[in-house]
Amino acid sequence: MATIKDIARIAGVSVTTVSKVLNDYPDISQQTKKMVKQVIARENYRPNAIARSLSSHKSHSIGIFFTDHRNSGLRHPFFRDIIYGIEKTLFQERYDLILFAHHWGDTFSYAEKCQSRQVDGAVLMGTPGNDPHLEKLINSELPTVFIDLELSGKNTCYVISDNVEGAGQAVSYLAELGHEQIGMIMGQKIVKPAQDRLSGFKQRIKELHLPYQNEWIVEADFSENGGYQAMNRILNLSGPYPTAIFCQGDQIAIGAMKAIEERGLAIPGDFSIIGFDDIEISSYVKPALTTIHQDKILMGEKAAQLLLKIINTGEQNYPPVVLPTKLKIRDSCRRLS
Amino acid sequence: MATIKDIARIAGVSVTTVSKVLNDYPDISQQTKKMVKQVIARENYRPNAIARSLSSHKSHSIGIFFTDHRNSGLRHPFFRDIIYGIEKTLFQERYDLILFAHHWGDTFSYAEKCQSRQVDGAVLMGTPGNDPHLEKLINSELPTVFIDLELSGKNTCYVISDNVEGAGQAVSYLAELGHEQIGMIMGQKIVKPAQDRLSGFKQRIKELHLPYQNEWIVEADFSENGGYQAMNRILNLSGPYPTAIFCQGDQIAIGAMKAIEERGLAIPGDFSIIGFDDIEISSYVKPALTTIHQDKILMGEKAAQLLLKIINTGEQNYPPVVLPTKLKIRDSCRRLS
DNA sequence: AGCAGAGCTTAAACCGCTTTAGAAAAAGGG
DNA sequence: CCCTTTTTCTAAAGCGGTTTAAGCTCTGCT
Repeated sequence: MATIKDIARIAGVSVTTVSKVLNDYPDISQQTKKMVKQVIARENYRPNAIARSLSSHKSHSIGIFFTDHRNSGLRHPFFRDIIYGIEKTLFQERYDLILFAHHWGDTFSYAEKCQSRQVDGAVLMGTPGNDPHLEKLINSELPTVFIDLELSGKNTCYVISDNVEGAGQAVSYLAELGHEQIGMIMGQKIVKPAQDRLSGFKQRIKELHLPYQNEWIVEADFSENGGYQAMNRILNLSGPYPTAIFCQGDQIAIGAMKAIEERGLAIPGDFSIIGFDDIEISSYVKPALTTIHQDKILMGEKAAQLLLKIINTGEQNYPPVVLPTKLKIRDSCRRLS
Repeated sequence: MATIKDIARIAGVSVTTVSKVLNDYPDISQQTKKMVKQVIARENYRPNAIARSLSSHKSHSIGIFFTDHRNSGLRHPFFRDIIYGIEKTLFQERYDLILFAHHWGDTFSYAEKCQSRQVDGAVLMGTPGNDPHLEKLINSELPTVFIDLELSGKNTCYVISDNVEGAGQAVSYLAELGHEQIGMIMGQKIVKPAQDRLSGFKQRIKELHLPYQNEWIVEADFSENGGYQAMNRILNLSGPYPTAIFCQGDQIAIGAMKAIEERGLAIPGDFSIIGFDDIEISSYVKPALTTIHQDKILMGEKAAQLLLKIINTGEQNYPPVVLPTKLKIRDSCRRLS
């Protein structure tokens, strides 16, 4: 592999000159630039990115951390769309992505890993807000974008869906269909989106003067099994059933649907189910799941764009990006006559 | 951030000694090692990975390329499981993953990108066999593992599912159920798995002395839409229909099912459908899709293990890893009475 | 005592590039 | 034609590690 020295020698100029040609410095004549570029092309020379990073403290790469509670990482139906969006945007700018090996309880902090690989910025998702490593990262100068985590610091920003409004949309839709008794299955309360969807739900219920019953709200986690268990708890209730259930995630909804079917009950005949997220399988299940759509790819794109902006402008404060959600009507909710 | 110099100064030894402690050289006394390690811990020092790579020509990172024809990259239901398997295995060994920005027609070759970032090895998937950049990679010394691409070279190996046998399993199962007229919808003929599934199909048909009809085999691509179109072509056939269709991919199968339903026909009543891959949605569609299961996570794990072996042993020839497939019976095939 | 060899430590070169400070060459001004 | 500016180019010092070759200090042996 040719090095910058070889090019310099062949072109008959100094190493500095070649470097300046590579980085498009203004103090090299057009003539020299052209000549050196020809040599570079002829020799098929590629500058060594590692050496470049070492001296420039830039790597043209972005670090990605996706800590998932259930350790499903990349397989998470939600994350993969986000990463796709990030990848798409960053690849256009020729950034490479570094997927960091990160386990819960790791001794290396996010910041240290980023520093070590000299990444220009980082995206974190699925990170629980109580992660002790988070503080170090926020206090570092490293441009960082969080997804689904409302954390701000210097050179730091976040993108999130409008979970409050999304939950409201679900309630409003169900109310329009004539439902008054609406239950909810929640995700883990620790994570911000779960809290927001809860408050959006409560708020809209109140606004519409719908009855509110505490036992119709059950906590689960964001998984199929969680939804299944939770729905069974609702079905075991003695009092009157809610006629509709708002599930804080599609996986929850799918689990709930399974529980309902197992009891020989029908969807949407006996229960109307509405989910949140709009993951891929939601449109394949029968009945197809009505849900609140989050534009996950867009979230990834926005995160990447935001990160690039922070990296390139070095401004201090960026407003967080809050993306609208959208009701996606399919077949799992019925009009109450 | 502390550097190795700082540590050396504080510990009162030379930079060399610190470096040797870090890399566990045998010619440092236990006493010195212990002392230096204490300083390292106290100062919370982390060696700079970039500087390390530059001088050692190793980066403790693996490059990943996933070129997808349809540009869906990470979102591809197949790839994400594979990457998950890779990630899982490599993270245990503390390797970081570099997702390379790679577009079709890119001027940078795979080999150049790897060299540039000094990765210790690479995994390629979804790469078409006719990619002009492939040759350079094979001829380079870089340890590489291909997935679904039977390419061998120095320091190179591949992992693939037993597609021939898998297709055979599908045919045998349908035959057992009493089907004699079996059609097939293919993926793109260029890709190796499609060819293998075709030959496995033909072979088993012959072995079982089943009738073989050319027009029951239609080519599509590995997508839902491809399957949909192809199935419609079959449905438009004048002659007698096949009673069962082997789809070379689950996405194809799902598209085919859609076409069948649109005609008011039933699955498995009018057509038995069997897929290949066993992607996530296959168990959620109605009727749930019977399919040939590929262990995608295992493929990823095997690929990673293989790569680590190549990197660590430097042997020359490794036998390719061929993983068995497994029939996964669900509800889309019926017994012919 | 003299010397070889083992054990431990270090100086210095190097990896391939960026960047600063300054030199040389060209251009302009009087 | 000499002096100042401007333009263009370069030497050399990093960046933060690894590695080679050599040096120093002990032992142990004759």
